[in-house]
Amino acid sequence: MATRELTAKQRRILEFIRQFIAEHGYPPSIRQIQEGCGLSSTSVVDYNLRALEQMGYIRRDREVSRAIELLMPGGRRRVVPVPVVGTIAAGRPIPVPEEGEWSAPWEEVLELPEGLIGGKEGLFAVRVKGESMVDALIFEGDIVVLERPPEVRDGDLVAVWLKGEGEVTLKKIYREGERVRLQPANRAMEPIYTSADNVEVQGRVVMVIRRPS
Amino acid sequence: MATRELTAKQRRILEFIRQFIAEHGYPPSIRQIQEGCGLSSTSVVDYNLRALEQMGYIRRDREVSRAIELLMPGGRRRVVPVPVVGTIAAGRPIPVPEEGEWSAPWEEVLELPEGLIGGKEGLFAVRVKGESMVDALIFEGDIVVLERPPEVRDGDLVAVWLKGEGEVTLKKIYREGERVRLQPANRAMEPIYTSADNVEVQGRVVMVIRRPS
DNA sequence: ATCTCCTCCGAACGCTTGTTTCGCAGAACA
DNA sequence: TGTTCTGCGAAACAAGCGTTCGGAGGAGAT
Repeated sequence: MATRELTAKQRRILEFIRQFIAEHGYPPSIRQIQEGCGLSSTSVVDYNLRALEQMGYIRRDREVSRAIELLMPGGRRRVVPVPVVGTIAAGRPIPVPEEGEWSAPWEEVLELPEGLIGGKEGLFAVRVKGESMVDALIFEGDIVVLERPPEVRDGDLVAVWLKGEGEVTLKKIYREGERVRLQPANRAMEPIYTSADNVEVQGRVVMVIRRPS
Repeated sequence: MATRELTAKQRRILEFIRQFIAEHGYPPSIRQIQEGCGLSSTSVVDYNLRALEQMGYIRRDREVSRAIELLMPGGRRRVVPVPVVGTIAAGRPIPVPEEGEWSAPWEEVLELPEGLIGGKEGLFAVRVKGESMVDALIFEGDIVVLERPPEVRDGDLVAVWLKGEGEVTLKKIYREGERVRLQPANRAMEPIYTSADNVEVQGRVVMVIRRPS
């Protein structure tokens, strides 16, 4: 019985649960599944839910109402909220949010699957304004997801605030003794050299998201 | 009473609900909130939940157990499952999934917030293999999110399968009478002209996601 | 045919859960 | 001082809910 094909009834139940959660924000009760799928008894639902649980499609807590957790697409997944804290432009620093700061409930928030970002926490995102990041292959309108600098290693793509120039830019960073080499991701372009005190790493790039205009 | 500050107790309840959902996959009961927050009575929970509901932090369905839906970051959000169906390379077509096809439960799945993709459904994604998409400003390792061609308009960035050449590419499409102009997003590059029967539009690009190596 | 396993049905049991009621205490206010 | 409002506490109610049990029908094996 370990891993068998889903019956039509089981597929229907699964789809009903998925849709119910999407609509209500909480899982259905057994009797709601019964009615929603046109089944004749709650015991049929229970029977098939046990099968689904054993096959790994759902997770259930016994003796608890609505304790059904979908483990598949459309169900609940480990998703990390990523607040979009503002825009990034050449002429001003990134508005890095404070650690543990609660976003207001209506602030724009991305949610990204844990797997995509390696389970990192404390991420935030900015929209790119202007064409100042083209040398990092990042363009107007892109969304850049950053993490607070945990540890900056040579070769990391980071957002740096150049104090002297009053400018923020995305570059690969290499520390070379007293000075810092900022290398554009675009290999055709020349690196920038500056002193270590002049650079403030505001975040490490975790992801770039683009929507075509 | 309309919009006031959250009391410490309300903040605690909210945080408990958030954490409970993250842990269990379904909302807590009133009595679980009571115990989890060290409150003395269920009526206190009910009292504060009503306040939270009126302030717009949660949504409740009356007379239904565990019918609490978080409306803020960390809670449930409208998220669309996007299966990653394979890789896209120059030399072969994209494995476009059939409409309504259920992904296997262990297939890799992105989840993207509704707002980011305009509520589109039936999306799928592919990983980019090779450097064949550079003229669309898309690079090795990027993830391209596509929608099934609902209606292709001139200027759309689409994935096209060139039957004659046996090749897939990402270009902006313009129909010019009998022939089709495929324009690279990179303006410095030259367009391709071909006949309408030679192109098969496999998807429209909705989003590009990049993780720096 | 007999047995076993799978799937389903109907009903009942008992706990869980949201709701309600009544009451109390303190603060704000006139 | 009396009134009102807020926030809290204890208990009870009724409906919702997951579970369980006996049994039926069918398919396949022996």
